[in-house]
Amino acid sequence: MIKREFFDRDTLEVAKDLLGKIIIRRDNNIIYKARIVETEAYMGIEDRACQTFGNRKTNRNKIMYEDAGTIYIYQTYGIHYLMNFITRDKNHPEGVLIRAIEPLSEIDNFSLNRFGLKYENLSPYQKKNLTNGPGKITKALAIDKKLNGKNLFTENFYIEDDLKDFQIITDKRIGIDYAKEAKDYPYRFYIKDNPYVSKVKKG
DNA sequence: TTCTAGATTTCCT
DNA sequence: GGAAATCTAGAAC
Repeated sequence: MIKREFFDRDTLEVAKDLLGKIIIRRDNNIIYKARIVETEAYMGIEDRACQTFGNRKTNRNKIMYEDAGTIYIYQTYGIHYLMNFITRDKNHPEGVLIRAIEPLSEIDNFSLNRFGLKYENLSPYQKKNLTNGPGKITKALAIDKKLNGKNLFTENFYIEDDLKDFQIITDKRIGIDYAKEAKDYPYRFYIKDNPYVSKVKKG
């Protein structure tokens, strides 16, 4: 199990170091294991794309002001849940958005949550889009706001070390065109050539 | 393979 | 009221 100290570091470092690691989640007697293949860093009070820009604190984002290793779940566009891991201390409301995962345990559990079908019955389009986006992974892992504010140090939800032998691609974040100067910050990281990454840089 | 509209909670950035 | 750290179905090409 990865310890709290791992998350109490520079948020960009945590975002990069989370790549390749494994999420272990237990829910309803199902064990999910999935490799983190894409992340984004949200750099707190100085990052216009971050919910805590300018030290804003609301009922929704208050979890970002918790300790390193807290799980922050929030809903966007009224329907999709997004999962973040909080980094650093209470004075630094920063975190890492998990954007894409690669299923490692029984893949039917993921596809049933997503589409209500076994993996073998998915269309090619559905297989390609199983867990390659932040709203999709929460659906696939059956994650909702019940996990908001929990931490990453229980038997039911924790992170394990794993692969390190891969190349990291750095790119701009996705879906934050409103964020003026912050929209082009190179705060997105993903594993090169992994098929589960949501959006690959051209060239 | 690309586009569009629509889903609908939380906060006004 | 309007937009958001998004995704889907259905249409068009």
